This record gives sequence, structure tokens and C-alpha cells, in this order.
Amino acid sequence: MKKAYAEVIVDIDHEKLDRPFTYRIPGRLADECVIGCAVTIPFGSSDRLISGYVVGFTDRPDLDEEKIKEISAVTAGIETAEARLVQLAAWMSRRYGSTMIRAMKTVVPVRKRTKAVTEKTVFLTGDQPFEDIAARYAAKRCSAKMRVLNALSGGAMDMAALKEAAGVPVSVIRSMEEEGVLRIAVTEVYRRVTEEGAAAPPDVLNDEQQRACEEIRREWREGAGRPALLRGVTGSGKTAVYTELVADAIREGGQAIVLIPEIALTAQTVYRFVRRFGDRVSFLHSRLSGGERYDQMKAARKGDISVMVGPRSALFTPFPHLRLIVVDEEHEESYHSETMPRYYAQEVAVRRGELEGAHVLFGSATPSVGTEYLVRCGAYFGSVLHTRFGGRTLPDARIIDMRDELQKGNRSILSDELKAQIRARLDRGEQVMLFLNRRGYAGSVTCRSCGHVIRCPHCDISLTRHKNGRLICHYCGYESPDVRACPVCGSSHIGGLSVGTEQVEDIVQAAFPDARILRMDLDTTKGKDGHGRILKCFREGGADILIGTQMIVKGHDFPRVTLVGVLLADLSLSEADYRSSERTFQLVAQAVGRAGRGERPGQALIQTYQPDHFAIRAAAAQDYELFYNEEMAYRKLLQYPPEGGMLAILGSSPDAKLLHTGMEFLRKYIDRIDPHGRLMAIGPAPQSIGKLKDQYREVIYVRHKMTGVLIGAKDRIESYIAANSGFRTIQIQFDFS
DNA sequence: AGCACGCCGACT
DNA sequence: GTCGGCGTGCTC
Repeated sequence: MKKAYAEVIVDIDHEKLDRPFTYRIPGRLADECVIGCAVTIPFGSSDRLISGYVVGFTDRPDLDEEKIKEISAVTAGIETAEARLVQLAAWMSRRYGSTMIRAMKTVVPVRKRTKAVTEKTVFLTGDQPFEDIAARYAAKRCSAKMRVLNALSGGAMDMAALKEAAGVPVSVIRSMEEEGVLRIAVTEVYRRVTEEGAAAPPDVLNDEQQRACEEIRREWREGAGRPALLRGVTGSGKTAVYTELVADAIREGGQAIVLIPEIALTAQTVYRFVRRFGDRVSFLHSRLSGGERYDQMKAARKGDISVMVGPRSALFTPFPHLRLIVVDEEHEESYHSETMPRYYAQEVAVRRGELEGAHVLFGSATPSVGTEYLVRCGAYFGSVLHTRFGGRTLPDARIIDMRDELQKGNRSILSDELKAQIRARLDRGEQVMLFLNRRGYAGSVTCRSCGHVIRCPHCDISLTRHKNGRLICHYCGYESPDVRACPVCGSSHIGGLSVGTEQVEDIVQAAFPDARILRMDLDTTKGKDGHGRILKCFREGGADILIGTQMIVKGHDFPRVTLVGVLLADLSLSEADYRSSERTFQLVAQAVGRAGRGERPGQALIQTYQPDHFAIRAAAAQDYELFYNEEMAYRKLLQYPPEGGMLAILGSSPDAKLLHTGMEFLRKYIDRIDPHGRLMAIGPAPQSIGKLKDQYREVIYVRHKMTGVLIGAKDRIESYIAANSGFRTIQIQFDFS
């Protein structure tokens, strides 16, 4: 693309101007003018010079040539936080296939009309006697100014209130300021979310934490400066390492971003950072209003804070000297954006690190296969914490074969062993957590006698039972008729597994009438801070047993829990996704890791129909190596990521037939641009949720060893879609993994 | 946001 | 007429 014209976002804080404007690039500025650079441009009828940022280029503007003005000057390269964020947005729009404006909106804090971002107080200067001014206005019949004068006679007023009381526009007040009658004092009042408080001394690190810190520092100071992965077993104290490295960044005069999964964003987590860094810390969370969010970002830009803690959106905090990005619980799915651009915070963190010259640290007890893979390739630096903090031991975990229970005639969801152990804890006054795996319950078919799951013969993905009774593969569209008996053992105990938390609560309450039970799921956490309330109640001993889904396993510390029961551990294995083993390992390992975090040792019981599956065995043993090696062998064999790249083309439309035809056309197009079959395309097939909100959904998967090739393919597919009017009613999204 | 344009009431 | 205040609409 030629750089004849630049798309410029103007630096004026108003929603009406929140779109790109086209400017001509004079020849002398052609080299300097890059995406993200700050420019000075003539704007408005008086051509007053204002600043803006270049967000893109075109050679064919879609408006009259005469209307287009020329960029006056390039004021700065990519030195400012904004410029670097614009660059990041440009990279994201390319990497994830979204429009620049969409990418800009996720990256640059929304310019939104918000109440009192700056508090403007108006008061009379008193330079001229009140009566003189009043007389002058009366003589000149300045009724609007007179109203302002009268309103202000009672003392200083807020700008908005004054406009309201006097019924005048700003221009009147501003002209009075020029006359020297009044002054407008602008005070930035941003709603800070931190608590006041002095910083506490650093935690005392144990030898292992100290070693990890030193390793990572050495890599960053003297080594290649690669992103680092800190893998530490549950309870090994990764947070203390983060705070040390964050402290380094601050000491060097920089700032740090700490990403944590949305669900773990409780006062408890944030408190650790607040305690250490006092009011230099701020945090973002979903309950924050648009204005509060904006204020947080503003405070960061001005350097009033040094650490931002928050979910993936905190990644875009505009710090002037960003030195470190920490991504805690790196394996969490909440780091994947579901809306355009569908970005992966891990990748974006690395890219932002490159642009800003900041280091990136990932942490997890159960790192994602993709991140660990990059460590093994040497692209990332790896450091491991092997032992739990404070000399605590890992929980003793046992796998319970639910097929035996069925044989014994126990059809309950609780095994005899688990019942006995719960009884023992109740008698000793200790706490129990029951984790019910609910992932992947949608439609998969499992044999309760032998644990066999019906899978696609081509993709090794669980088949999903549809309403019409047929079993379908969501990768390639393979179909088979429903089964009455297990193809392996012939048992008729075959079907979908699904139990709700409420049901489990009833069963447990019936078995232990004396137990105080808390249930945590979408229903019970609905209200304001329902989440935190339940966790707090349990921590303080308000209940003996906590029953819940995924949300109870994520990063919460309950010292008095000595038993963790995992129900339906294998359910997530049958999820129709190539990452099902990975998810299962992570869920079960994290659940097991909740036990024995206090003085007393912990125990975990894992109930499953697939006791021999490596993901379950590895999770029980808290053995990441075992899991990773088996899983990678499988991914290599089937060329699934990270061994190869995978691009999902997600199509949706209210018209099922049209959608399918369109997707078939796309598939044919892919085969055409790739005559040698180097791109492995499968589908179209229905998405795992085939219809959502009256929209039919289909997907085509494209695999290739190099992600770069897939990005190229995506670009071609995009232009193909843009050029074909048949796709007007079909929404297409791209998702890389 | 900030600037020009055009409307409208008042005064030479 | 025309001067100046005051609301409206547009900005590549």
C-alpha cells in the first residue's frame, strides 16, 4: 500500500471525533510518518493546529480531494505511550483480522462522555466590583452573562451546575473569563480505587523463590531478555516472586502491569499488592464504570501510579515507562478475548513488551501447552518452583475408579471412600471442598461401565449428540447414528453425563445432615459481590463443605481445607476440542492443589470413569512433566497447536442454508489458493454450539505448521469475502490458536 | 473541544 | 441597517 494519505485519530477528548480523519502526507514527511506516530494537523474551519496519531494509510481516500488537508509535521516517533499502543493496535488488527478502529477501541481507553472526569470550578475573580460588572451587563443587555453573574454571587460553583442554573452554554462563561470577571479552575479528580496506606516491607523469600528471582533477573539483565515462565506447584508462592520483580521495575523508575484472571480478581489477591506497594497500586475490574476505568488509565499515564492489577484489559494501561508485564495463571482461558479482535493476552503481552522494551513474566502451576512449548524451544526462559512454601507438602491424591463403584452397585455420585473421608473431616472439624467438573457436559457420550467416550475416527475429538439423535464431530462434520450399547464393553450404561451443583448439594446434605454446606455456582453468586461473600464465609469457617464448579478452584487459599473431592473428573475430557486433556489436567491439578494449604496436610480424591487417562494421573501426581510429554506427543501426531498453527474460521448467519453454502464456497476457495494441500482444511462443520441467539454457526479449521502462512491465508480469505456479495449476510470471524 | 455561521433583539 | 450576544453544527 502506498503512503499517499494517512488515517489520523485526533487527540481531542470527544466522542464525536472518535473516528479517523484522512490527511495528505507531504513528501518530506513520508519516511517519518509511521503507524503510531504523533502528528500535528490543521483541524476545523480555522485550521487550528492540533495533535493526532496516525493509525493507518490509504492511497485512495473515499472523500473529495479538495476537502483533504495536509499533515503539518510529525511531532514524535513512537516515544509516547499512546503511539506505542497505536502500534500495538495495528499489529493486533493484522494478527487477529479485525478492523483498525475495532483494535483501537480495545487498546486505547475509550473516549467516552463521562461525568466529571475533570472537575471544573467556576468563581468570580473579584478584580472588579460586583456592582460595576452588573451595571455594565445591564447597560449592554447581556442577559446570559447577568444570569451567570447572579448564580455565582453566592460563591464558587461547579461548571456543570452553573450551566444548568444559569441556562447558558460554555461559550458565555468562557467569554466572561476573558473579560477577567471569573476564573475556571480545573482540578483533575479521578476516582482512585486503591486504599490509602503505606507500603509494607517485602515478603521474606525462601531459597527457592530467591533462586527463581535471580535466574529471571539474570536472563533479563545479562541474557537475551526473553519472556520468562515461572512454573511453580500450587502453593509455592509465585506471587512473592512477582512482587520482587515488580519492585525492581519501580526501582528502575518504571511501571508494571499485573494481569490476573477475572475470576481471581478478589480483594484478597489485590490486597497482597496493595500491602506491598501502597497507593502506587491501582486495579481494574469489571464492576468499574466507564468513567472510573478512564480515570485509572489517566492516572497511569500521568505516572501517578506504578502498578496496575487487572484482567486482560489492563494490558493496555498507558504507562510512560512500562518495564514489566506479569501474566498470572497464564493458562486461564479468560486471557482469550471472545470479541473482535479475538486476541490472546499472552501473545499481546509479548508484543507489547517488544514495543515498550518491557519484560514479560508468565506464571502458573499448570502452564498452557503452548507457553511451555515455547520454553522448550528456547524462545522463552523457564524457571521452576518445585516445593510448596513454608515446608507444606503436596496433597496426597488418590484416584477412585467409578466403574468399580457401579459394579459394587453404588450408583450415587459419591464413592464410598469419599463419603468416609468427608465423615472423618466433619468429625475433626476440618473443611471439605467438592469440585464438580461441569466442563464439556454438552452432549458428549460416555460409558459408565468402562469409561469409553465416543470419538471421531478422523479427529480424535468427542462426538456430540444432537437433538435429532445423531452424533456429530465439530471439527470435520463426521456423523454417526446414536449408540444404544457401548462399542467397547457392550454395556447399556451409556449416555450423557450431567449433574448440577444443586443436585450434588441435595445428595451431600442427605448423606451428612449435620454438615453446613455452601454452594457456589452462577445462581448463588448472582448478587453484588456474591462471589466474594461466599468465599469469605467459607474462609471464616461459616460452613464445613463448599460445593462448586470451576470457580472454586481458581487461586483461592483456604488454610482449613484438608480434603478436596473431584467429581466427574473426566467430564471435561469429552469436550469437543483438541485441548480437552489440557483443560482437564489444569482443572483437576488446580483442584487438588487447594488441599493442605494450612498447617495440616491435605488429601484429594479424584472420582473418574477414566482412571488410566494420563491427564488424570498426571493431575493426581501433580506431575506436569508427565502431562506435558504425553500431551505433546499427541499434538505432534495430529499436528495440533502448538506443533502446528490452527486457524478457525467462524461463520454465523440467521439462514442455515445460506451459511452452509457460503462456508462450502470458502472451503473450496481455500483448496484453490492451496493446490498442493499444504494447508490442512477441515469442515465446514457445525460449531459446538450450532445455533445461538437465532444465528446458525459453522466453522472451518485450517492447520499449517507455520502461523505466518495461516495469517497470509486469512488475509486472502478476508479479501475474498469482501469481494463477494454473497457473504453480506454471513458474519465471519477468525480465531488463531 | 473549539470555532464559524447565522439568527435575533436593540440601538444609531 | 448593523452590531453583538447566543445557540447550532461541523471538523479530513
